[in-house]
Amino acid sequence: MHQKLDVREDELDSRAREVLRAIVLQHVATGEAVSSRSLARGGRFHLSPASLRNVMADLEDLGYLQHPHTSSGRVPTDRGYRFFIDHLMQSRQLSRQDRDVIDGQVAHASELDEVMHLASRVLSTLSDQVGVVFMPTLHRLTMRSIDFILVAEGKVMCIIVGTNGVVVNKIVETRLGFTRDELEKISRYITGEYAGLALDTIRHRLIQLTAEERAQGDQVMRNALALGIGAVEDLMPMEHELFVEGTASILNKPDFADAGVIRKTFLALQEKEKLVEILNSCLNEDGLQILVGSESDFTHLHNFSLVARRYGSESAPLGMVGILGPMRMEYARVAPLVDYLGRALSRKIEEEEQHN
Amino acid sequence: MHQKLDVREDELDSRAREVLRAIVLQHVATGEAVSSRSLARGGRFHLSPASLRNVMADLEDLGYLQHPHTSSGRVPTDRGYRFFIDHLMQSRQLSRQDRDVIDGQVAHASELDEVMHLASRVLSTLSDQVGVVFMPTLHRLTMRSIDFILVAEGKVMCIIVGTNGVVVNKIVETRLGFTRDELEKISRYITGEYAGLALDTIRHRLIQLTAEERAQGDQVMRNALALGIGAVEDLMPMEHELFVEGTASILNKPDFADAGVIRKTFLALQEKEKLVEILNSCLNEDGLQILVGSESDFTHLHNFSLVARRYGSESAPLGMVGILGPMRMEYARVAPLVDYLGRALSRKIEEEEQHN
DNA sequence: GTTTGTCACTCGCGTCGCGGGAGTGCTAAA
DNA sequence: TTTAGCACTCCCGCGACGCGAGTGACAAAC
Repeated sequence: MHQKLDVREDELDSRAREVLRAIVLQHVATGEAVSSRSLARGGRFHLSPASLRNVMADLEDLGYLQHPHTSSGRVPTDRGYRFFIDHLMQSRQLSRQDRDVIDGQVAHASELDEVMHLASRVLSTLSDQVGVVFMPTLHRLTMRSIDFILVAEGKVMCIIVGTNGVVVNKIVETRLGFTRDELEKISRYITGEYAGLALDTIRHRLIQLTAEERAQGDQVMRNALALGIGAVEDLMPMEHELFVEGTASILNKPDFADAGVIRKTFLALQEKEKLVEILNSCLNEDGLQILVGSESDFTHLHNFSLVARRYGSESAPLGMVGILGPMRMEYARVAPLVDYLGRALSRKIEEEEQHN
Repeated sequence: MHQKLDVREDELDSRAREVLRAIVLQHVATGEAVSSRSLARGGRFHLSPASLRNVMADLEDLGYLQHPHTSSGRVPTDRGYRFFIDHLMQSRQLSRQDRDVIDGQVAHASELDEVMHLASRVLSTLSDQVGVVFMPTLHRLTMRSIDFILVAEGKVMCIIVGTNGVVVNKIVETRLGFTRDELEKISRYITGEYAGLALDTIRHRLIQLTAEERAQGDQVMRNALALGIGAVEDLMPMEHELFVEGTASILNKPDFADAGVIRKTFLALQEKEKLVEILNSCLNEDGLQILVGSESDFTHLHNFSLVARRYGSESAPLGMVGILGPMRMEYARVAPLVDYLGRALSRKIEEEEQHN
């Protein structure tokens, strides 16, 4: 589980706050440790390097800064970033251009796979970081309709539309030779009986029914039920789905100059279980969420932050979209991006819901 | 374009051949440059290091070996690998286990996306290299049937089945309010008229027909044609599709200890155009193809080889499957892997074709 | 009391030079 | 034709050195 660091705003006086903000901004911009001199040169403070050093020493004592070596400038700690995000950051407005890109992509998406692909790609390209999109299993998806179409001998395409407009489809193979008409009847039957229920409920009921039918020996009905169960099970994989896009973008960042770091990072990004766990645990909370460095106990993914937001309707969250990047990232730019995409997706889904 | 290096077998006498083989094998196994002493220690040759040095010097003069530094062992050149592959390699038999994995995965696949994903993943995991699967545009796919299904207001799922059993599907959005019955009629009509034709031919004909209908003013027909055109165009994207899987696997290889090399390699793997170009140019040739290092003019992808094979029916190749790895790879293991997968896919596709 | 100038101290980093070791090329002998 | 021996080359790891950037502390100035 993740645990936010708690930082009270009143722990720092206004000058210390300004210094911390300046240090974070500068460090994010340059990637270098920030020295008292370079801060003084910045001109924002009418103070000498020596004075700034005093303030910085205090910030270090309080755990907001650290220095890598005795004689190098200061770098924000996790706590430092957390304070910055909670109390100092001014989110920049998303540019018209970025909004257009997002709106355009969201408008296109209709199938679920497509949605996830597009969303992760958009996040990754617009932020030049790693985009992640998470979708929990579809167990709780409520069905609006189901359709079976014969596409070839032994192959039936199954299309399920959720009440939230989500469309998923898959081909199921079957040795029971259904005709087009039979399939149409089955579609109508299952849709009629089970529309509005969650997929795992439907699966449950179908299995129950099969047991009952077995006693009665109605072969046609049994086949129909078998097909329905197969389809629902195929479309409702046990694993959560996670899309990770744009991993290559981190290669250009100066933070990843070292081969060892690159290796660790890529391997960590590959094993998705941990990521899934974290995103899943964020699913309960509303609004934009930012997890900084150690807060998200990626033991492998060192110095990374996650900026994420839930999407889906208020009542039934569908998943999470987010950006994964080095702690040293431009939160002011990334945060509104994730937020806007999450909102756009949610809005679209809610429209679909009302629509029917 | 790629150009194979030509290496005549008779350019080397049998002893030189044996030495070259031993050097390639040892270098592939260890990753180190091969010295005359280590070869002599190997025991295969009853020769002193000095004698082997003479042979090696000859091989170097002929361009099969090179030395990185004045005082280090020898390493095969592109030419050396080419000779090895053409004349010295003994492909190892694929293990029962590997064959089972491949057969199992191939049996599962039915939708096109799924096939490509599975194939690239199988290649990557079994070889611990980068798996690539390439599919040219679907312009030349011949249609067996087309189906339109209403999934929600304004959303129509279109499913096209090729004569080779390939299934592709996509949701098209439309503002023309079709009913289920209308869609069924349209499906039957287009299938009836155009089954057996290639997608781009169908598109052409539909567009022609639209022009004619416009004169006559039959609104229903025009709508139907518009839907058909939209569907075919959506499913027949202009870009070639390329799946690249397992890029992370190269991180563990000692050849990629350096951060610069990693960066270049990943960036090169990301820009797929070049890869597409090369795979496309291989599409005309039959059987297993191996491109070594500079032969495949990846200018960015240094020291890489491609082992690839066409899949699809004899008459209509569907695409390429292959493995991308450092020149220094176990061709004897990788080659049969690619070959077997290619054959398995082709066999499956031919079965589907005969089936109908 | 806060701010500032100054100075000694620390540490990272790039460079240089120095063996040691591995490997070769060459030559002369078997 | 093979082999032993030897000089030569070059990589690589190691420690020393010096430079530069930055800090901490202290005392003077505001």
